Amino acid sequence: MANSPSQSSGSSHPDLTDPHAARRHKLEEIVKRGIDPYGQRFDDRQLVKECRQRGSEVRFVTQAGESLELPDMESPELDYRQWKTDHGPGEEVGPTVRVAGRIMLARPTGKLIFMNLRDWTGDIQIFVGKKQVGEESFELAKLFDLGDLIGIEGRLGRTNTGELTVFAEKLFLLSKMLEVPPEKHAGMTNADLRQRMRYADLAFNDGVMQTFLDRTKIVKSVRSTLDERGFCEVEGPTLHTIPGGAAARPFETHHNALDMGLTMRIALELHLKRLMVGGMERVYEMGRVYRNEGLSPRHNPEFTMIEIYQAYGDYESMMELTERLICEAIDKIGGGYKRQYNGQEVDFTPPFKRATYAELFEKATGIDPADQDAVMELAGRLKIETTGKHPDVVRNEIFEEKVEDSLDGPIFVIDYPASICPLTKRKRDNPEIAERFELFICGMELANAYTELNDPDLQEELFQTQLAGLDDEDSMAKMDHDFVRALRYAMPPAGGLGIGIDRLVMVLTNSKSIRDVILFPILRPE
RNA sequence: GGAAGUGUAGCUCAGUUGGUUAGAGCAUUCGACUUUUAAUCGAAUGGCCCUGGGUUCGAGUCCCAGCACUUCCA
Repeated sequence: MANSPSQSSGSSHPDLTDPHAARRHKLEEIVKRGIDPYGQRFDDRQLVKECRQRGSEVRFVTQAGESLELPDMESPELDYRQWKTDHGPGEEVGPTVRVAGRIMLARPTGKLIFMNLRDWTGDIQIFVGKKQVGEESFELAKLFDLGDLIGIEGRLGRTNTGELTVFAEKLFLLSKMLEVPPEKHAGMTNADLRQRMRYADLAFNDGVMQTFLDRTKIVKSVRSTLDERGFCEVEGPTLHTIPGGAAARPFETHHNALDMGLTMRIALELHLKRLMVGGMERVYEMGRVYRNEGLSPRHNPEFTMIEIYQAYGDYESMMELTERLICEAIDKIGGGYKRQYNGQEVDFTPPFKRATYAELFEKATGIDPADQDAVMELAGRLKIETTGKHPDVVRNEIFEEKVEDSLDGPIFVIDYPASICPLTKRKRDNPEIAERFELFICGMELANAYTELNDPDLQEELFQTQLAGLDDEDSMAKMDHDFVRALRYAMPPAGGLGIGIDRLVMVLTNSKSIRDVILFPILRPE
């Protein structure tokens, strides 16, 4: 990759057709002129977005001194050139602005240069005319390359085609780019390169910045929705002595001074529940968790989860909250409740659909999920390994295979078989059914919620059976005695909710891969 | 872990049945141009065809192994 020849700057015969060498050469030329190619602070600047808003201040001043309002530039019938001949002679006069950003495109036509300048709020055209900026500045402008960061002071106006443009009066080089930008239409398409060089991806590929700005808005929105409802954000430990709260393989690490093994957290749950015992009645944490497992378009080893606990609530309360969290986030990023994801329409208009695990199972397979013989027989036909497995586990594998992928959603799958939900309270009228829901969108599990189990003795028992059922590979799972002791101090009945933030961002920004919504996903070393 | 695909200029991609000196667009350099907008026109420069082995008179192309990435599956 970009192994610039980095011709030692003094090299007497640089090959100027080599793009890297050409940039180095221009850098030297700039330095020779006594200009710092890495610039200085640039005060009083306006964002491109602000300049666009001030575009309405541009007026057409005739030679007679008459100040006319410009015609509607959006109008398709408008021939601005003609309009000017009809109303002229005269010229556009607008406010003076200072903008700074990256040169994305340049169209030199002899003694003038058009450039497209981009800051993180948008693009705006710059006009640099030799006569207008003077010989010296124009020579400097010719030393600018695509990708350079520059500052421009000039008046807002319109070109003959009506395009809002900053007519440069002063030019500032703020930082010279020594690497070569990607191809200007296709951009950088190699997924590996895009992630490895996220800076270039953000700077040059359309839509990338917007996705990550939307991510920030979604995260902020989730926090404010919860804060408004009296939830309290906390920060639990990321280094755990006992990995718990989920079934996943942890990353292991070591504390030198204590000479003690530690694992990175795989979930937030157990510490948040301890806080509920302590009296934090509405508590949440949004943060990174780490799972030492395979990669896929939906899995990165570190990802962002939010877990939310509400004392004296149950999974019904969490369903309503889930809808609020998602809908308010959509309100913040805009685009409406009917959205596109992977080419299909997803309608987030609340309330979301709800269906029980059993009815979805029966609809997809034609088999009563309670009929164990039929379930095992179907598993055989689907070539699902059944030996040594509990029928409920087998049934769940069928569910995952036959039902989950087809859940376009958003849909709450509710009331799971109790046997696959050890940390969940059972329904009062049916101990076989656990009060749990999962939210599915486009076949992807986005949220998971329970009416939390708060019976310490039952919790301990379930821990034991869970541990007994694990094979050697997973035997690093350990009984969390302190957690059970905490429950003995009495945890209120509560609803608990977990949402995969990365997946939520994927769905709301129409991103196919989790790696498109994580700034720096894990990569092999270069 | 399994299957399929991809790897060629700084970037995006062609490259026929194995056949002479590996092509295009963008970018870069030089020339023309003061209202362009993927600016245009003319010219030039730019290659470890992922790596290693093999088949062949001859390999970017076929075979084997490896590496990396992508997609699907587990």
